[in-house]
Amino acid sequence: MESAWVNTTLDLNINSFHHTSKALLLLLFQKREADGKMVDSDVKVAVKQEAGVLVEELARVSAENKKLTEMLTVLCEHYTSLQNQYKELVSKNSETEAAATSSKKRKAECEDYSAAMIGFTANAESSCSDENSCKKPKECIKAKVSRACVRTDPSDNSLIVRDGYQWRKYGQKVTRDNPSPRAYFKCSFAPGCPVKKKVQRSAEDPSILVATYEGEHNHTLHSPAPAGLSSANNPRSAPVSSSSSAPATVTLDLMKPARSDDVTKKPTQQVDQPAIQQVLVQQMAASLTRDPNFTAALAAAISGKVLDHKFGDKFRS
DNA sequence: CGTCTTTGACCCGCGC
DNA sequence: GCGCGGGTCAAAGACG
Repeated sequence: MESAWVNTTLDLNINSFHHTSKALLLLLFQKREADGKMVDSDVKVAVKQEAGVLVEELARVSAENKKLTEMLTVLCEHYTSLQNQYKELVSKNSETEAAATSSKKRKAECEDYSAAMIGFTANAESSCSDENSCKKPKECIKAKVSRACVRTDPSDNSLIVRDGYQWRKYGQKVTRDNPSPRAYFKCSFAPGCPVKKKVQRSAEDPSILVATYEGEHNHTLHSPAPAGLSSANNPRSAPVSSSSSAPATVTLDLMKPARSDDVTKKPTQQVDQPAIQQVLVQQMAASLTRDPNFTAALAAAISGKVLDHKFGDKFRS
């Protein structure tokens, strides 16, 4: 998640549209006047008044757009500031957890974890060049490790963390240091995907599920986004910093009511999707305002409505 | 009937 | 060498 935040200003180019439509309306008046048909001075004045109202409306909308743009700018600044704070917290967490894990019993686990901590790439060359020190090839592969803390309903016993991928549960074990069982999952989204996930309730806070991801997905996430992360038994779940080389810990609050298009629970992707949407909106707006056919059609619709309204009034009277 | 989950058995590394 | 504990396997059952 880079700080290269896309420009979120929604410049709908209303000012240029404003001038274009005004010019088109004047052209229309001139044309009708030149035709000398159905245009008398009263109609002309009335149409010009209506045009003035429209111009005022456009000015108002333009001002509103300016305000919204300013609000978005402020929001982006806040976002950048929060992002920096988050990065600092993550780096601090990595340091403290590295210190904590140094006292763990399992040496292999410790090595694996610390290797991931300092950002080793998961390959045999970098972490195990000596064949004698590695009895099994698969132990030489230091998988990238990341962790995610997910807040769920404590009464919900399912150890399911939905993150967009499809997982197959292959084991469950009660560990010594935690009364709640630990569930083991493999990624079943792609046949050869090596990613594994362990999910266990936090011993301190049973409402928090701690998901530990190992390895990197060898496929893209092309599943539909989880419809509601807090709802029931959907095995799909979102990638939670799985691409990170450091075991960044992320807390997701699944207790909040899920929105129908809820993709915001994905800490690594939640900011990307609105960004993409905003880029799309920008592109669509730009392409529309650049399109002469669109502006002509809009001007015709506006002028048509104005003329219909005035002529209609005149014909009725 | 195919897929997924459950769960007991088994394997392996580590500490004593 | 033995026991312990974490991780994995695979048969059986559940489910759609």
